[in-house]
Amino acid sequence: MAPGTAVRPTEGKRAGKRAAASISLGVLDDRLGYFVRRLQVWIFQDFIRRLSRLDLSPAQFSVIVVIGANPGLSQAQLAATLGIERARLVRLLHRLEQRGLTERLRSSVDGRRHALELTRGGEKVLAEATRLAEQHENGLKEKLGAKRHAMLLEMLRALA
Amino acid sequence: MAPGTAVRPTEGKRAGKRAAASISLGVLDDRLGYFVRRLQVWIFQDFIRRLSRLDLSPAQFSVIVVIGANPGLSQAQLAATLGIERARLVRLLHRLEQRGLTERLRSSVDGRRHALELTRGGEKVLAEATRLAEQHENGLKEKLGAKRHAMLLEMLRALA
DNA sequence: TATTGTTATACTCTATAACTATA
DNA sequence: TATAGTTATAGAGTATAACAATA
Repeated sequence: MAPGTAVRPTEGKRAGKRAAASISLGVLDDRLGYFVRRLQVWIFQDFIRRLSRLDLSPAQFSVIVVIGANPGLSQAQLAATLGIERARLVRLLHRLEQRGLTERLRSSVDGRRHALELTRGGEKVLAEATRLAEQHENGLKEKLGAKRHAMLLEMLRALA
Repeated sequence: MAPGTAVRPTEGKRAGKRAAASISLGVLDDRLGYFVRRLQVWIFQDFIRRLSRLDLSPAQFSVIVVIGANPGLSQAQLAATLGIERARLVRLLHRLEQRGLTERLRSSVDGRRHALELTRGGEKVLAEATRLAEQHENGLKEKLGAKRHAMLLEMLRALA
């Protein structure tokens, strides 16, 4: 399931001297971080593949989702919500603005802030991306089993 | 728990025009990938902090763990086991070799392969790193609760 | 003084492609 | 021809620091 896992090293067709049955993970086998990382990489790769038509990364998707759900919020608020650096958000917004999906309006209350909005085009892309992301999520449910998927989501949401 | 989550945006001390109670995650709130990513980032940050004395990244740790558990394995085997690119492994091993933790020996069976080994110093660092990683894992258990930690580990291991 | 958005820097990670030497 | 290790490149992500405008 995790990337590369299915592809076991060939081990030499003639069974090398060592004849290692299979590579051991050592103590990694008891490390939650290792498996969380593997699952995260797998999920992101699947997500990127599913949304390739829209050319939207998971990070870009999360940005337009949160702007769509909270129109007018500031960059600092958005960055804090997603847990990314303000500096990184600047470049993400540059790209999204170049593509005509988002816009930064002057805040009427605070001259330092930008009020973030989706354009009409941004809303359309968000709608389509949400549809594709739902297919991705359904694929996950099939792969993990609906019960495990729900348990995982509930457990992880409680931690955030 | 996830990075930045604890730090809610200030929202303006005088409660801005919008008076947004709290920022909504929109559909992200039902996305497993979003929460898996947040947890993974949090775990890695904690891991890096705990092992800062040894200056070992999660990736470097995983490399010396697997070499230690499978001495003599090849780079292709190691890369496939960890799900990373062979090209990236080359640079990881350069760094570890510079620090005197690992070595690449000629394989006696196949002139193309390197047999990877830990040096004496590498074994010492691995032992100490494993000790610190165990503290990191115990911290996780406290934070998630031992029961949830065990369930998560079991579920994720089954997927890998 | 503190905050918002911005620029700049450096390092890591990811994804490729191409090269060499061995098989 | 195929594989193992290597080099090179480009694009993201991460972590900082510093700056101008505004509060």
